[in-house]
Amino acid sequence: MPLACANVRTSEMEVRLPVLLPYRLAHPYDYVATPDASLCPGDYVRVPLGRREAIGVVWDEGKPPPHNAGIRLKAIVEAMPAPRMPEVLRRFVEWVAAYTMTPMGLVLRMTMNIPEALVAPKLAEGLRLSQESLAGPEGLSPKRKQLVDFLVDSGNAPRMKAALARASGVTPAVIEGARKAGLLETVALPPPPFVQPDTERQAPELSPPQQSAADALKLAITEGGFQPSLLDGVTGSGKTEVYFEAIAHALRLGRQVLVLLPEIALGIQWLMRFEERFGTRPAVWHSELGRAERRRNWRAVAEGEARIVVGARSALFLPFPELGLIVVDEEHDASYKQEEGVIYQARDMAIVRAKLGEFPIVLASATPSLETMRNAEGGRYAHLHLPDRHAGADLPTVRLIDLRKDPPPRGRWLSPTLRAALEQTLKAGEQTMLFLNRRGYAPLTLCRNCGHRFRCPACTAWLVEHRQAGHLLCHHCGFSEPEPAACPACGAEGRLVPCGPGVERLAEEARADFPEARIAIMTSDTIGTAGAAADLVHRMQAGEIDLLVGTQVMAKGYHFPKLTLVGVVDADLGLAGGDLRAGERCYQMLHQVAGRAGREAQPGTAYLQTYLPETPVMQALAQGRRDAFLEAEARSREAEAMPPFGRLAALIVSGVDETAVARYAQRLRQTAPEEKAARVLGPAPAPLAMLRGKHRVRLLVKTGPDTLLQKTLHGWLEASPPPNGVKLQVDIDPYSFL
DNA sequence: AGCACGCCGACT
DNA sequence: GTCGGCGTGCTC
Repeated sequence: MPLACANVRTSEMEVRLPVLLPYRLAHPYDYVATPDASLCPGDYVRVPLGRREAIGVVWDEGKPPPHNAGIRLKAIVEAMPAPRMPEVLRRFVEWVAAYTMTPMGLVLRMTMNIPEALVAPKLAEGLRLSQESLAGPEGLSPKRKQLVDFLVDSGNAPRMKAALARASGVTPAVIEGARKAGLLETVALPPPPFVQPDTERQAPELSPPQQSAADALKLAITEGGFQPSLLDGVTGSGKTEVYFEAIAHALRLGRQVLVLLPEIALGIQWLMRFEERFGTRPAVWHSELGRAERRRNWRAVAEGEARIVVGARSALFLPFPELGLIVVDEEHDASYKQEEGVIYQARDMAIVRAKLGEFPIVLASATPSLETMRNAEGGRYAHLHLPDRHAGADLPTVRLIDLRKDPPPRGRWLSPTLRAALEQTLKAGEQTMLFLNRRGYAPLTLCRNCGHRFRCPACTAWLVEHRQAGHLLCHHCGFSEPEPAACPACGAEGRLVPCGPGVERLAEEARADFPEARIAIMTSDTIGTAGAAADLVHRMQAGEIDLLVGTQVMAKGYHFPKLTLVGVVDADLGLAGGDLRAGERCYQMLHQVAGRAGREAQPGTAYLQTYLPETPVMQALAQGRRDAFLEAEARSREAEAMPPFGRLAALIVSGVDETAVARYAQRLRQTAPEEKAARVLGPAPAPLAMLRGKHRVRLLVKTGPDTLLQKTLHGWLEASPPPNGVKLQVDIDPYSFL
């Protein structure tokens, strides 16, 4: 039951309370509270909505009921038995809604989309001996006797039926029979408590730079208050150990801690490291979590039982009552940008969350984003360097292979140099990784007879041949059709040819060249389940794989001691397309991939196959000059007043009717406010001009760094709403320009 | 999110 | 002539 609070007079008068509901609503709705209900801001309440009921949150303090009875207000039905939503989280919801220009209710939904968590948790049923049978009943069947003896010996602790069956060695049917016969009674079983992390367990030996970074973070935590830090160190420099010490310190001081990771796929190894340090696993939070665990973890966070949570970006919206530290690992990672529904940058919002909560935040990366780097250099973030690679391992040597001078044979993808290096590595009994960011066998299939190309019926995209699965697949909408034998356009048989490489085709080439080598493919297709991913990682670590061919999923945080050679088949892939951050992302990705090589005693080498060896990105990678590259990037962005030197918003207009979409986009362009600091670019067809059957057009709004971008947009878009059948999406600080 | 209202195809 | 498809709109 919620406690009474001062803001609401609970006797005499009725009060009007604003309640925010988790739907597409910009503002809370007003309800009246029954006089004896003591409701406070943050309470979850059930309210009537239309002709049904909904659960929302009391958003602010009560006001007197309206005198001008314009609308008759409905009454709050009841308060939900859940801890109230912390004030900071409510302010955070408002902030995110205003910043991303999303209706507040939709942001609220991200914090409470597990309705089961709001009702009283249903307790599991445990079974134990009933009072009368404790005395030791006579004349039991052998199986029942076995069961009774077991329970007596184990102190009659209640257990769930299946667990009791396993432990006592009788079948569930025997237990059921004993229960019906009155030998057993049912009791509510409280959920097993979270094992709390042991902060004093096995603190590692830190190198002097690690120690001073850890000390700086601990000091910030002790002092409290908003203090962002960039933990900047190459792969293998021991960033994780450093922030683990910060976490331990925050936990000791009784604060809750949140660690954000880009994708939970990298969780297996991370969780094991955490367990080694703290003796238990943290609560996890990500989109694939099952219902039960979701409910349990949400509640454990809300009740303060879960002290540490590791999660994907959505964990930022959990109702922590005592959050006192956030760590954003791999802060540069583009997957922090949520691109659907509520569009937000989790790393940026984490900064806001820390600011509102007045506590420190740690951004960790080997390749910090330009934005973060600039904040660190400008003194807004503390900049903590970890210069040395840990445990004596050297950074891999990065070599560029100029594909113009050293091309692979026709129809093949490995240049002679890379092929020779691969051969040598195999001979030495060491492991190799070939990186190609293209799933499937070939990205395009065409008919040699008539020139027909297989394209997705709903998107502007080719269908990708997946030979192992035997179908053609659209990577954007999931459309798939069986691999055809004949050309659907001209009917010619056996004239279909794959164009370009995918990982499957690359593996095929390697198999042909090195039939003895043990080769595995690692993509989101082959590690669909956590078990499959763990299995592949395990086989790689056990040395059961000589060559791993894969996409970017393989670049994430794995540690393979015997890996000494990394080959990047198409280093230029990320540079195509006019994306603002293409160069930066390409650098980050390739740096991370190259960093997989030689993490222990043996030195590693990374080969990058490129047609553009003279570009700043490739030169920076070859020479290991990260900061010079970022500096050059910063200068070019500054020249164009692009972020972080200016602000950007994308307006995406989409709809089935192409002309209606184009017409509305034109209208937006024409009604654009004439502000000196704001410029509107476009409309241009979005790079995926058609996606899932909808046409898409994009406008870019560019303003100076100090303008109120949202305010400008708000007035403008309010005055020009989209017509029926056309959708307008606003993306503040767009990443993908797709 | 639900659950209305509201305009165009196959049924008694 | 009705039943019903789900597209847009409203819920204090």
